[in-house]
Amino acid sequence: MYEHSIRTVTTQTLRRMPYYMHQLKLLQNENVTTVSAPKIAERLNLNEVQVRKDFAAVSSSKGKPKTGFLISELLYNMEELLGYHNADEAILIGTGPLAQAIITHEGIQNYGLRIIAVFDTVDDNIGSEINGIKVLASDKISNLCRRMKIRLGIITVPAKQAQGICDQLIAGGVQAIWNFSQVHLSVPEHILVHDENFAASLAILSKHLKK
Amino acid sequence: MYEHSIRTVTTQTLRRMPYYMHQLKLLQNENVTTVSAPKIAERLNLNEVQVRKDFAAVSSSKGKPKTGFLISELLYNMEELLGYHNADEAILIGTGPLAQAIITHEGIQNYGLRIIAVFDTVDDNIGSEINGIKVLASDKISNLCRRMKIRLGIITVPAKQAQGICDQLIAGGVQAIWNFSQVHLSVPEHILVHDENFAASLAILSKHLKK
DNA sequence: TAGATTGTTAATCGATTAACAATC
DNA sequence: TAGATTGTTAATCGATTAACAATC
Repeated sequence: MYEHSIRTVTTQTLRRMPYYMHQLKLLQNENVTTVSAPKIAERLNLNEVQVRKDFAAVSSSKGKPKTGFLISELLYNMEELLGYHNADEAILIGTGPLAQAIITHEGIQNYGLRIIAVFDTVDDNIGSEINGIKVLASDKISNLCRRMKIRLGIITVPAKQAQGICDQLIAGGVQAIWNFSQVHLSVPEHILVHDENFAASLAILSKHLKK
Repeated sequence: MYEHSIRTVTTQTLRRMPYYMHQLKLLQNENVTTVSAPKIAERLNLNEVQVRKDFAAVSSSKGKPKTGFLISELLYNMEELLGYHNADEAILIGTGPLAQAIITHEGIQNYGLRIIAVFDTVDDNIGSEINGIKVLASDKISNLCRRMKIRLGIITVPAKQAQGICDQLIAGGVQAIWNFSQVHLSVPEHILVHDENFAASLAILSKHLKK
């Protein structure tokens, strides 16, 4: 079993990956062992060529004409690709309801993420616990990131504080930021910011309703 | 002041809208009255032509060479476009931490959304209150949607229940679904599903970290 | 063999970016 | 006037989809 694929895994492919995994697991639970791209495409309302290309991009071995792909192998390859087998460590900033929701989210641990520290800017919250994790003062962010080699920061603070927190994360050597604040963050070239912007989502939804 | 623009507002344009609005408000707070596309582009790390086209798509009057656009007008046009002036009514299904975070989210009311009812599938939660809203049994969903002419449903229930809830929303005549469950929802052509998939987001982030 | 499915090359589509003339 | 900025047309880019030969 060697590398054969030169197809690149694009962001769009990555985005579809969890949906594939869910379908594969459902089939696995029915004791099915192989599956074809068209079958998965139909279940997910996707184009079959797209699914085939996605599978080709992640699978460690080729699919068999007439049979398809080995489910267990595909699943393993996807989990490996997404790092489910070796969790990323992250810190979370903010202690509001959204922070609570993220920490307690059933999925997140399974998705290869471990939140190892929580910070807040509000004095009153510092020292309290959230899901068993002690809340630290935000001025310790860059220090802890550096010391623990943290590479992912999750921002849930209000708009006004977001860029400041972001800067501290960058100073701490963080490589990627999951941004739940509703504002644009300015970062150096090589840093990835992934925005989770409810206002943007609502913009799309409410435009659809205006017809 | 009449319609002049034939430029269509794409999904991507809509997605950027809240970021523009935030910048415009910041400038307005500094008593600035006009702004150019390149200025906003620089602040948001976007291409200036893209911003200019976006502005042209939403603005009710043309920009002036050398001056740019009137901030107050642009803001009004954007708010109008996104329906901030006449709120959509929505129902929310689920009472977990994520549901709590959505209901209490500072922004959401301002973004032209009013959550008028909350449902849950878990018997123990029914009748309790969440943020002052009484939690109803999920078998009443389609009825209430129809009666109140609800057009947006927000799904925060676990994966297994998501499609069932979705079907009830559709049966109730809902036109759009904001899907926080981690699974694909099958819906008729004309219904819009907007996925908020944490697993997909993490897939993108953790891939970036693997380099 | 026939037919489902694969992998790949080419065509299409949509969005972004570049180029440039018009204008205040 | 000169220069910043607009609006628009054309070029580029990336992703999706169509077409089709290869294969089990």
